[in-house]
Amino acid sequence: MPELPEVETTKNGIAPLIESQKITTINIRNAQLRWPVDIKLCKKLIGLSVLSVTRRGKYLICDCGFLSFIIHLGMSGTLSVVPVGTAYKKHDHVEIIFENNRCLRLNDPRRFGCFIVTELPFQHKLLTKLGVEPLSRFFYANYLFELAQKRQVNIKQFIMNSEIVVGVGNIYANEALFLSGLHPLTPCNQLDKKQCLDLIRNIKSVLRAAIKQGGTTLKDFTNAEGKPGYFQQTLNVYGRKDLPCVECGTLLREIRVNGRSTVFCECCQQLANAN
DNA sequence: ATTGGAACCTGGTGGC
DNA sequence: TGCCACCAGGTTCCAA
Repeated sequence: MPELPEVETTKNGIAPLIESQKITTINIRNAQLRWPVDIKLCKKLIGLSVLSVTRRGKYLICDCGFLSFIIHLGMSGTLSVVPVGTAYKKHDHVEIIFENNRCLRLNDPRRFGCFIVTELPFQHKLLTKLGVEPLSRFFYANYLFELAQKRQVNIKQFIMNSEIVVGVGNIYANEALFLSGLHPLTPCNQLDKKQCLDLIRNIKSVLRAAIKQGGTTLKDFTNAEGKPGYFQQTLNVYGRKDLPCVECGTLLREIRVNGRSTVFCECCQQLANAN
C-alpha cells in the first residue's frame, strides 16, 4: 500500500479524525514489527492529545506534545480509524483508543512497518538522514544534478535513495523514468542538467497525479475496508511487462535493478552508449 | 564513502 | 487439493 501518495492520503484521512482527540487507551496486540514496539513507552501517551499529524517521506508523525509517535507502513501496513469494539483483523498490531470512542489501528501483515514513541521525532535517527521532499521547492534540477555528479549508481537506484529524495518508491521510479525517456540503468552521473530538470518534473507530476487518485480511491478507507481501484490508475509501465508501450507499441521489458522489478520500453528509454 | 546484496516477514499466485 | 518456489508497494544492515 505505501507509496508516498498513499501515505499522504492516509494522513489526510486520519488527521481530521484524531487531531485534538485525547488518548484514553493503548492496546499493543502484537509488538512484533520491524522493531519491537516499546509497550511501556506507549503507555505514557495515555492522557495526551494528538496535536497534529504530519508526513515526512513515508513516515507519519503524530505530535502529542512532549511525546510523539512515528509510524511507517513498510510494504503492507495500513491505518484505519474505526469505532471502538470493531472486530479485530488478523495482523492488527497497535490500537489507540480516543475519548470519542474511535480508535486508530495499525495493521501490518509483513511487519516491515514500525511504531515508535519518542520525545523529539524529527531528531530521531530514522528521520535525520532523509533527503528533500519531492514535492517541495528544495527538489530542483541543480540539487539533483550536483548530487548525481558525485555518484556512480544507476539512475533508478539514485532516485529511490531516500537520502537524496524521499518518497519515490518502485512504482513511481519506473513511471518517472519512462516519462523522462531514461533507461533505468543509465549511470546517474551521465545526466545533464536538462535531463535532471525533466526527471524532477516527471517525478513531481507522477506523484501529484497519484495523490489525486489515491484521494479518490482511498477516500473511504477509514470506514471499514475500502480501497479497490488503486491499481486501475494509469500506469504506463509498472506491472505491464510484455504489454505494448503506450507510446510506440514495443513490448515492454522487465529486468531486475538492485533486486527490484523494473519495467521499461527499450525503444523509448535507450541506454546512451558511452563509446 | 559507496555500493550491492541479504535480511526482515506473511500472503497470494502459478506450476506441477 | 497440496506442496513449493517465487514474487510483492520498503528500508536497514553488513561486508566488500
